[in-house]
Amino acid sequence: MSYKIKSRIWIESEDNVLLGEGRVHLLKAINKTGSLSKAAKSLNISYKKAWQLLDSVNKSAKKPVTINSIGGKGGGGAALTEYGKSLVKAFDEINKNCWAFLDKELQKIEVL
Amino acid sequence: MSYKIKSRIWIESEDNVLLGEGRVHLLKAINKTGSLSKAAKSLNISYKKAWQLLDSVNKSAKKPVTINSIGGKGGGGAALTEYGKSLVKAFDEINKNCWAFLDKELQKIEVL
DNA sequence: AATCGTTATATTTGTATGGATATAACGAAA
DNA sequence: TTTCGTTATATCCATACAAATATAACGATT
Repeated sequence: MSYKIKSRIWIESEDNVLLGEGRVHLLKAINKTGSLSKAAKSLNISYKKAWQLLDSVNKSAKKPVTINSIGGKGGGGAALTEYGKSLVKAFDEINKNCWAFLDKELQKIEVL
Repeated sequence: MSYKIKSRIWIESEDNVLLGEGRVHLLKAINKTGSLSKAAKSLNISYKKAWQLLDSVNKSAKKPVTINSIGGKGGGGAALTEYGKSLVKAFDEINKNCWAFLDKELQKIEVL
């Protein structure tokens, strides 16, 4: 067991990235904090980067992933839609299954 | 208008990368050209980068992956060992299998 | 010994990605 | 109508990574 196999997976729609690990982390943080700026802080990334990620997610998704509101009580906020929640869940499942699959495949290297 | 799932996989040994897609491309080019400098040119990467990649491969592998010779006829060269060839083959297999696996898993997203 | 194209390595230069900063727009509530 | 914290957006800046450049070491062949 000396080698480790690692992976990054992501989902694209016509050259835009819909989901990747960073975007999924962000969506989870939005779900937890209720705002994009708080999510960015909790992940130690800049608001700009967080906004760009979220923007690309919503632009490439078939249905809205978050509902963002400006102004009003608390200044506004961001929340996952049901679709967004199910995307996150599906991505996590795929990722976990991929890790398990690759761990098995790694034997082909260990055996050499 | 459907989604595409993409991946990058790599193999590490205690924090050094043994193999990844770039390193495998390089090893294949070395096998084809017989030299590291020619391989770098054929891949449009700098010699420095190619050398660094190959160095890290040989440093983290259990057995030599290439034999590099300096001076002599033609100035020297680089060639894959049998172990190197089998590593490349195994990595390609794992990668191909991973793609097929992920294509199936993508259904979990498409269906949402 | 002179030549050659390579491996090996250090140093300088360029660039592109993200970070920091600033500011406008917004709307519910007091 | 003022306040508040947020979303949204532009501009500037720094730093890390890659590219370009330069050069030494090497050894079979001639």
